[in-house]
Amino acid sequence: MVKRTSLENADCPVARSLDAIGDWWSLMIIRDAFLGMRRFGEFQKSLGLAKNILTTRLRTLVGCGILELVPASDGSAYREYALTQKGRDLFPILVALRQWGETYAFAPGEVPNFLVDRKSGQPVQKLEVRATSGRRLNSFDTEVRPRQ
Amino acid sequence: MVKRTSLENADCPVARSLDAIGDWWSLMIIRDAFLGMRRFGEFQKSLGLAKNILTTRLRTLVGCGILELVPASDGSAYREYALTQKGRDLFPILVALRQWGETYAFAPGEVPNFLVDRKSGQPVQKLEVRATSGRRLNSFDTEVRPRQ
DNA sequence: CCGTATCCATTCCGATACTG
DNA sequence: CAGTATCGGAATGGATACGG
Repeated sequence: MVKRTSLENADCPVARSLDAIGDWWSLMIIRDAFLGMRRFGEFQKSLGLAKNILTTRLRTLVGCGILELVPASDGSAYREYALTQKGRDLFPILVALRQWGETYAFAPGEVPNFLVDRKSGQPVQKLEVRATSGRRLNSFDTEVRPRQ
Repeated sequence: MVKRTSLENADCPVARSLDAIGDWWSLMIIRDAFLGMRRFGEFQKSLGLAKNILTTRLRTLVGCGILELVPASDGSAYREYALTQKGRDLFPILVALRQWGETYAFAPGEVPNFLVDRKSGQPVQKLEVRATSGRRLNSFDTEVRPRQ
């Protein structure tokens, strides 16, 4: 999205993901979308960013297929921004960001808000990277293969 | 890090994480750190960014405890940037970004590079959000509790 | 090799005013 | 309500030159 040294064609999926969503406001908009927000005004009030900036970010997210414009659910003449499947599949990224933040970005006294399973009311499990065998992996256990 | 409408004190862990690492270069540096890079010149050559920008990003990452300066492993007079435990715990975030990118950011013909388990050579499992019971959860199955 | 110091162009962001 | 238009200041990014 942002004009930078071009790595959009890198064969690293991390670089490509970041090219699509790797800026602060985009991720925050997506976070709010996962919280159920769909209207321009909702995002604007929640995030407190300038409307012109919000406009460009929403346009970009729609343009790359993460959000889509749909008729307003309340029957009004307006439209709403809804997560597509591609957008909903960002869920693990948001959860991973959330869990790291819970662990490292809060002082002992502070309490973060919490993501819970609606059914049980329990917090979700900590995300873990696993081998096909189920064995837990940390970064040292893995490596990147050029492109098979 | 970046000067923006201040949400660093939000009680949302996602916002706080993004405040620390929510920009393109920082995540790319961290990606390279997971690939084993430790030297200023390595990052600079890999990412192709201006040295002054790299300097500020590295300083920030050291400042927030994700990287730390350690004596050079080759015995030279220089120092290297190593991931701390706090930094290594970003691993699931990088894996989540990678897996989303693999799925959505490559055209049918293109092949991304691949993260594999060193031991088996097999790709790592797809990250999944699960309840304490082990049940798979998507975003609709979850909600955010204000701060219990 | 590992930065620091400048300079300049571009972009980002916030604020405000305006429109259908 | 949901944007668009414009403006100015700040930060970012690239390039280059310089120093320990």
